[in-house]
Amino acid sequence: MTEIEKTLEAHQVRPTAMRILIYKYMAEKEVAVALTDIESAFSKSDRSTLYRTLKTFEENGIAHQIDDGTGISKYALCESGCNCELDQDLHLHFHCSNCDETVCLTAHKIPHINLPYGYLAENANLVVKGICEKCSSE
Amino acid sequence: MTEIEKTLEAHQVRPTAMRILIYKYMAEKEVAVALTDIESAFSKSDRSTLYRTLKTFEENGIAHQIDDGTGISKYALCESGCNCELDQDLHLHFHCSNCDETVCLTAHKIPHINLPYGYLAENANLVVKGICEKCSSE
DNA sequence: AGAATAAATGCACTTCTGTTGCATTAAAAA
DNA sequence: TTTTTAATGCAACAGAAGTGCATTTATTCT
Ligand SMILES: [Mn+2]
Ligand SMILES: [Mn+2]
Ligand SMILES: [Zn+2]
Ligand SMILES: [Zn+2]
Repeated sequence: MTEIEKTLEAHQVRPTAMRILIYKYMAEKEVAVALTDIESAFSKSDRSTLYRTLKTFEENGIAHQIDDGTGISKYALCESGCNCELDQDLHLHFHCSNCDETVCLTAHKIPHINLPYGYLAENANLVVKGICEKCSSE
Repeated sequence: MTEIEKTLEAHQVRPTAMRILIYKYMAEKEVAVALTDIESAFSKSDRSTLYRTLKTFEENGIAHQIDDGTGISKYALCESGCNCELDQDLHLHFHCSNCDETVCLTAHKIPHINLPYGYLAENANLVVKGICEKCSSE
């Protein structure tokens, strides 16, 4: 049993062929992926299957959804030990306006925000837009 | 000439009847509005007109678009003297998971974020989700 | 004012993303 | 092996965003 299979099973997700492939695909990419990316990469498979795979990953804490402001949902694998569901791994995301790629900056947590009286924070999303490392060094 | 007409003209936007009505509508609401909200409020007018009005407001610095993570674009009037276009009025937004309303917290600016070497920040979006003042006091 | 010009509006239609119902296939349990 | 459950594929639908073009309304020019 491979590492990936173990990871999936550890999150109560059956390690089907497709799921293993998608997990591998996401692990190899260093950027967040959209459904359309996966669609192009696995054109033989149906969009709904790929869609549901991402949702399954998300619901079981294998990946987290990223709203980078482009209007297109992206997904990235969670780091081992991350607790997205519990809103505890609130790292920020960076979206490059040049290459349109989005990355997790897992080392950069969202700072605590003081809210006006009466407001109760449960979650937060911080997206910084600009030029990514790759694009700025060209 | 009313205050609203003056404001519109100051931003090089012709004060048509529809635009004045929409501006008034947005000014009276204390929360960000979606296109669908305006559609319901002005059912006699066409969606594309309302859509283009919001875009015009946005392009001319009268209103700013808000991505609150719901997947539906919201808009709010800019405060006088705000410079959204220049990415200088980076206040945060609060989205209530109970009443689904989004508000500008214009007094709460987005804190400066240190990025890894090579990353160049141009803009930022911070949305805090939770329970709003109105909902928490019920 | 009246003609010419430009802008705003209304209508219809398209695209894109996300989402779901249901039949079929594959896997797991009994 | 039979029964049961889960995953996949197919075919739609929904909602939001966006656009081309004709028509109406407003502005400019003579
Ligand atoms: Mn992330
Ligand atoms: Mn705002
Ligand atoms: Zn880039
Ligand atoms: Zn609320």
